[in-house]
Amino acid sequence: MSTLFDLFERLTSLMRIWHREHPLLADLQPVQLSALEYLARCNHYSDTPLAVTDYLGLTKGTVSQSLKALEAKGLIEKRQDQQDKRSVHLVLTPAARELLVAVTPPEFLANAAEAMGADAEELERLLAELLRTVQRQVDVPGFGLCKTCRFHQQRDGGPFCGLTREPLARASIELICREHQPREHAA
Amino acid sequence: MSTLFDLFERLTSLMRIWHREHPLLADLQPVQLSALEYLARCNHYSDTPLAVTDYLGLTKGTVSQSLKALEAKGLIEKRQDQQDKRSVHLVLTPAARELLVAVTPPEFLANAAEAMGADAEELERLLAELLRTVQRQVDVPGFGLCKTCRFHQQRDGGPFCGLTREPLARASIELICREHQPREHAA
DNA sequence: TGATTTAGTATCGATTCGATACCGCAATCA
DNA sequence: TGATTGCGGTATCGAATCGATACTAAATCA
Repeated sequence: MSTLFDLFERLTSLMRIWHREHPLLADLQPVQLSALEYLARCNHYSDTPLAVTDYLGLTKGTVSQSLKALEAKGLIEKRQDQQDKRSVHLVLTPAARELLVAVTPPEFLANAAEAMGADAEELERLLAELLRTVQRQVDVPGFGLCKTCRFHQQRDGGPFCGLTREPLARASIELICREHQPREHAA
Repeated sequence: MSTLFDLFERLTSLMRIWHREHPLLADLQPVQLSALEYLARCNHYSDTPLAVTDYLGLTKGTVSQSLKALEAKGLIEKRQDQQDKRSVHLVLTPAARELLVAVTPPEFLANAAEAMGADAEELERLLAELLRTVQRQVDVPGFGLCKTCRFHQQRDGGPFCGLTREPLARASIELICREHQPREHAA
């Protein structure tokens, strides 16, 4: 049964058409938008070129080029890590955040989800479960939400990461983490 | 709520990783595989360079290049249309069909769907409904299955296309048609 | 200290992709 | 019939992606 795969293929084409026709995305490559989208939703452990590389499934050389292009367009800035001076943190500029707000999620998707009502929520739930299932079976980088992680804890009345042994900002538990590992008995 | 979009983004990355790591796909670009996948599932009205162009959402020049590459690799052949001598029909070689059988659907997807059981079927149903909803709202090329088309009819005990006024091979009603238009009261 | 690993960059060649121009055939109309 | 227009497809150019390789610099480890 190859239908699920075919549906994704078709959806990918629709995304490509949407991207091409969107006036605000004219001078932005699809991969560049994906990188921005990721950076807008990842935590402070996961905003480095290497994390983007693992997330997008490309090589670090390729990603380095795309990030350079984004920097030239004034959409991201690079900040050297103070602990590890080899490392770089990528931060979105206000222009990038405005762009993302204006552009995502794609209107055609939002409208269709609206029209589907409760079915859209069910679709979202099942799709998330598909991703979790894949991640449990295959060795792919985790990249899940902090609050759903095995290492996510409560300590002193606030969120705490059991891996890095650090307290976390309350807002950051909704963000994507590259170190994410699912709990054993996931729902 | 941008979650649905985010899920598709993540899934796209997983597809890219899968493609990169698959030994049989080493010398095949993602777009080239998409074109093969489409050509394997489209009917005889829809196997031309222009149809591939519309399906993938690219320009005809770009697609012409990719098709040239596929031809050079011995995966497709071009046959001039007898009625309209400007037009070309693309046919997969046996090598291409073997490749598709070996490669699609991706193992990681099939395994995850297997593990999800009935939920996978529900996901498939909802995803198909999402696509139908999008196509009803936005002006995108149809590309649906022949048998679900407004013009699909029965005549003299066999399938018949009400648009081209031609009888159809029984097997072809399961194929993708570029002229597809959904019925008014779709399920 | 010296060797190895890691984060990131630079460069090269192959490919994609869009834009433009072009060719050949088809269709329309005078 | 003949000319114009339009369509399917290709060729070519330049910008960008992408992978592979080589490289720098910082961290880690023996």
